[in-house]
Amino acid sequence: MAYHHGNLRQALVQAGLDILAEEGPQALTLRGCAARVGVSHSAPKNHFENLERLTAAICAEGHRRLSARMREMMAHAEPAPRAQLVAAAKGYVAFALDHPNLFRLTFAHPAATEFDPERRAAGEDAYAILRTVCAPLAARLNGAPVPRSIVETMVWSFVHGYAALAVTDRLRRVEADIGHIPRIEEVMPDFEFEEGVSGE
Amino acid sequence: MAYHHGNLRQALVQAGLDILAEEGPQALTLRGCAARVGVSHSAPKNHFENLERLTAAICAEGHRRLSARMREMMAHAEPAPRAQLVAAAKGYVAFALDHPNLFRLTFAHPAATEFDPERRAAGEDAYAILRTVCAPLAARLNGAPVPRSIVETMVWSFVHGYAALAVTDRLRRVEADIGHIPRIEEVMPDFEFEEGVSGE
DNA sequence: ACGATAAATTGACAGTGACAATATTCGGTC
DNA sequence: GACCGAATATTGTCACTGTCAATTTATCGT
Repeated sequence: MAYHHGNLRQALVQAGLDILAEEGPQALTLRGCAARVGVSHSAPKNHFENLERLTAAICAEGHRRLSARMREMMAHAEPAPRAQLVAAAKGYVAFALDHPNLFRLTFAHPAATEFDPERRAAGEDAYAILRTVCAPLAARLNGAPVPRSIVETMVWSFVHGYAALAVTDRLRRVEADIGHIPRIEEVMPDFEFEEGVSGE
Repeated sequence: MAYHHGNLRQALVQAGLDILAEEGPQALTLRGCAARVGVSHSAPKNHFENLERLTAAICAEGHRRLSARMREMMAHAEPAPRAQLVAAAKGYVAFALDHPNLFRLTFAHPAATEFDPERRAAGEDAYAILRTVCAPLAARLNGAPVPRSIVETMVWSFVHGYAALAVTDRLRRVEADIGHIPRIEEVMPDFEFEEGVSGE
């Protein structure tokens, strides 16, 4: 292996993702990532100012993978508006359950978009998906017309809340009651689509 | 001050709450709590096996204060079912926004009820509030009858999701769009009450 | 070939969690 | 009131971590 790693930056991010998945967030350390890649404890310094920056890069990668998962689910679903909305929600939740530590880390801290263009871009991309699947929804709430962003917030709140509760093991009570952890479709309200066709 | 503190355990929890609020989660250390109380760096050992246990106690206290805030809001609201549901939701969100670090910490990690009776009790108590305010809701979803716990999950997901997004600064896009961060009542779906009276 | 620069290493230091050994205080018993 | 065990707090130590400074090695343009 060369003295110059070649792409140490990306390797460190991947090491961080692996450590996060295998050993948990408390094991996510600069030295641990460096050791896993096989470089000295101070090598990361050239690519990440500090641990917070490396963490931010890992969060950005997490966000990108979340978007990818949502798009993947949508691609395999029917094109009807309701099916696309449900598919996006299922992708969101599937990502969270498949990568619980990464999901929690990604949403643990404020987005901090200002000084982190990478994370900002990842967030914007994910929100674009939300906007797309919410577009066919009626821009109404409780009968009154509202801006689209209000409807988007309603949907995101619900989906994110479900994922956050599921991934922190807080749906056990329901599981005890009905025999299984409810899928998101089972608890999703009947969001109102335009033209009343509900995408069917 | 006596050699024996008297109630070091509670004092350490309070110190942790203060540090969390003033300096953030990264400053929440065993030694930091001990120093703030004015005892040696190893004194906490007699009351908390390790940092994780102290953190758990702080989370339990956070959960209790969350419940208290919800009850307080409900007490100042009208007794109609819808008003009570909205009041509970507003209490949940108000707590999150008033104590962002504590709220994030409380819901950051799995509930871990089994080996922590204190946290378990706090969680049960908070869920009892949710159950109470959800009781007047119709046990139906999209027309079909469902168990109460499904309805409770739907409501909790929404409220928790809104709070989690708001507290991690993720509602800025909506703010840019409509001029202010939407209150939870503005984005809350019209949950269906029994008898169609909507509590009015 | 060579020098500037980027990339990685070594060494050091303070802060932290955890543990062991020790000291101090408290509560009950004679 | 003296005494002893248990509870509580202290001191000292160790490995690990983030961060910084100084140094070494490799790369690239000229």
